[in-house]
Amino acid sequence: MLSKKTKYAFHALTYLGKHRDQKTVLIQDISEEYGISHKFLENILLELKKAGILGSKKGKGGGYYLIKEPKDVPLSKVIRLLDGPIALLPCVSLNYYEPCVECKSEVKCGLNKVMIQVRDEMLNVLENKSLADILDKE
Amino acid sequence: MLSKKTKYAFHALTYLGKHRDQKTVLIQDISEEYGISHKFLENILLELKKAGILGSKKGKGGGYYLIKEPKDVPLSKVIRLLDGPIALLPCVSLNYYEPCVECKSEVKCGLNKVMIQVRDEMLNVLENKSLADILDKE
DNA sequence: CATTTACCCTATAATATTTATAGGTTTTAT
DNA sequence: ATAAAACCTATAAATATTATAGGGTAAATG
Repeated sequence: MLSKKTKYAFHALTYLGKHRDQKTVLIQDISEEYGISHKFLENILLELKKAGILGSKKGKGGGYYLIKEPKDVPLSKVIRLLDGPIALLPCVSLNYYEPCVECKSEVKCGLNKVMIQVRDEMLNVLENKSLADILDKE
Repeated sequence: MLSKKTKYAFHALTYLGKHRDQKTVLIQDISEEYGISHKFLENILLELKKAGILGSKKGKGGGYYLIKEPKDVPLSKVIRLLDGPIALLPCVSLNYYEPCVECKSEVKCGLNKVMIQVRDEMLNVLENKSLADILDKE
């Protein structure tokens, strides 16, 4: 399951995507819409900004806005950013690889091989679905 | 990512699958093979037994054994048993459904709809790959 | 140029979950 | 009887997630 952080990130991105006509959106608007703590959401939006998905403007009249096209924000990017690895095991993660301590030989490990296949099929879905797909269905 | 519990369950099932020629396998044999705490593994094997995947024999000469054919142990079954939902959001889980508290209308939620698609594609993989696939690659 | 607004940043507290341990009970073979 | 090995439940320890706090910095406005 996704963490709340990631789920909230998707909510926020959806809201920002739906309000692309306006220059900026307040944290507060989003936090009220979904009943998310303002401060918790703030941290999430900051991470999305650092990742280059959102832009922001300080001061009066400021707020956040989408910097990317919704189609250029794949689900995989958001999940990796807030939740970490998509792979089911550390030993098959592309972005967060770590060997399994209990594993004598990755090459001989059937679990490793199967999980590589699972990872690739999951990635195929998560890299090809994007914020645009969410917005299309709202 | 899968919990260690689930990963260890797969290791144990793999070991048991590889030793189907012998009547029973000791917890200790498995725990030594993978460096898993005996007691921790014990709990896992018990759960697999209660789920009807393993059988056991008490007392001297006892131990665990696979009760199902490896092809009849889909990855999804093991994951659900030890880790819980496969779906990425509670509101799209088939076996552990819960509404999202922040959601006013599931029917109008684009995130919900996309995550249903993601779930179905993930299930398609995890229900069709089984212990047999792991054993084949060992 | 002072004030207000609103994002920026880091640290820490609270809570929940996962991982691991402990210690006894029951069953079975010899 | 004795030893071996699974069974069962509770709880402790460690880790991760969720949430809060409080000040810092930049921009707009009058």
